[in-house]
Amino acid sequence: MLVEDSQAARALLSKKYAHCPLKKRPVLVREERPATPPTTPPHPAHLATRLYYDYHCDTENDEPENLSTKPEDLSRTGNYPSKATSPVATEIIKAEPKEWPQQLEYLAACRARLEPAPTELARPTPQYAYLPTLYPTYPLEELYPAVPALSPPAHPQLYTRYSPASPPSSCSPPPCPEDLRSPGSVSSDSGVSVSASRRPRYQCPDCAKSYSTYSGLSKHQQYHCAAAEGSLARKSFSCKYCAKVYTSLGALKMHIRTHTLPCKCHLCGKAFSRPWLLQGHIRTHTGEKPFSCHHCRRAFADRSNLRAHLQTHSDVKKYSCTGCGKTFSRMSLLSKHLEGGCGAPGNSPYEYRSDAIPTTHTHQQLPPPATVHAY
DNA sequence: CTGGGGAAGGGGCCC
DNA sequence: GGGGCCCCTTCCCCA
Repeated sequence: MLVEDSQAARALLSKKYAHCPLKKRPVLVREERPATPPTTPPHPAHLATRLYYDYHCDTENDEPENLSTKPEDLSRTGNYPSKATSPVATEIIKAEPKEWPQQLEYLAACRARLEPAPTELARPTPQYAYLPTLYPTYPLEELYPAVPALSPPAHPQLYTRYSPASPPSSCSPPPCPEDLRSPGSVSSDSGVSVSASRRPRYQCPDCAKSYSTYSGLSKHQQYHCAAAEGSLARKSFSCKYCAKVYTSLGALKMHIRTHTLPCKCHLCGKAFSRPWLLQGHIRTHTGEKPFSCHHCRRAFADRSNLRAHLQTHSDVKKYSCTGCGKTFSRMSLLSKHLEGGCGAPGNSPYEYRSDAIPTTHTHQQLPPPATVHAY
């Protein structure tokens, strides 16, 4: 359960985050402090390793602890992780008095015991150069089946305008080595895997939307189908924290996680609704960056961020202004461009350039409806 | 001001 | 049904 800490904090949030969507606002919860904070902060490598193996979703205690977006300055707050549940973490903590070089060696030994030898070590980024690079990175050939040239597209004239009324099936670019999807997840234009597209489809009787799996249909009916939600025949489950209503208990349980945030980071206390969100967050502490750009060798912790970065290597960006023809790597940049007053006429609906270096080939990745969002 | 990186949230799909 | 993973999107921050 969320526990709002103080009126002052609420006032701060309402002021500083008033413009911010709900999902981006920090959640105010009661802070847990260890009884006796350590006199010296643990070495970052310690914390990284401890977290890497010791994080878990706290299903026993729903209350998240903290809520800052940035890693907390532990030396200031003294709010260090108070428990270490894995043997390795315990050993590491015991090893604290060692000299740092010895500790790093010790960390390496611990990790080597726990995980198979990585095929390739990720390159540490400068700010985390002190961390042992013991995590495996994704083989380049897996991310980039064939190293592409960055030459301009063969058919730059093949622009496709996206309109909400006609979903841009033609927008899907041809297969490209820049595709960052994992092997086996090849998708057709419809966003359904190629192999799956040959299988029978499962159609929602309420809204006629079809899915490749029964599981997909089931979840659609649980979470998203407005038609189903409108059905009086269905039992409804309402959230006790907000006004949302779901058609199944499972859906409600999933939703409630967004309130209870059971997955807590043991370093900074930030809480998340899903374990993989926590995993991604922990990378911000460990410096793990398994996704590297094969153009500049820059590494990223998040695949999507690498995908966005790849756009910067492209001469022809994905989003273009219909008025002046300037292209942008991100929709937000195009939006700013339009807001800034591109004088050219007809610049309201922007174009999606199918000739730009693609990121994925699914229609979901295409830009939103023609009306550009105003932030 | 612009462009880019970091971080995070939600939906869809597969196992 | 739940977990895990992937993808897309959005926002903040900084050079």
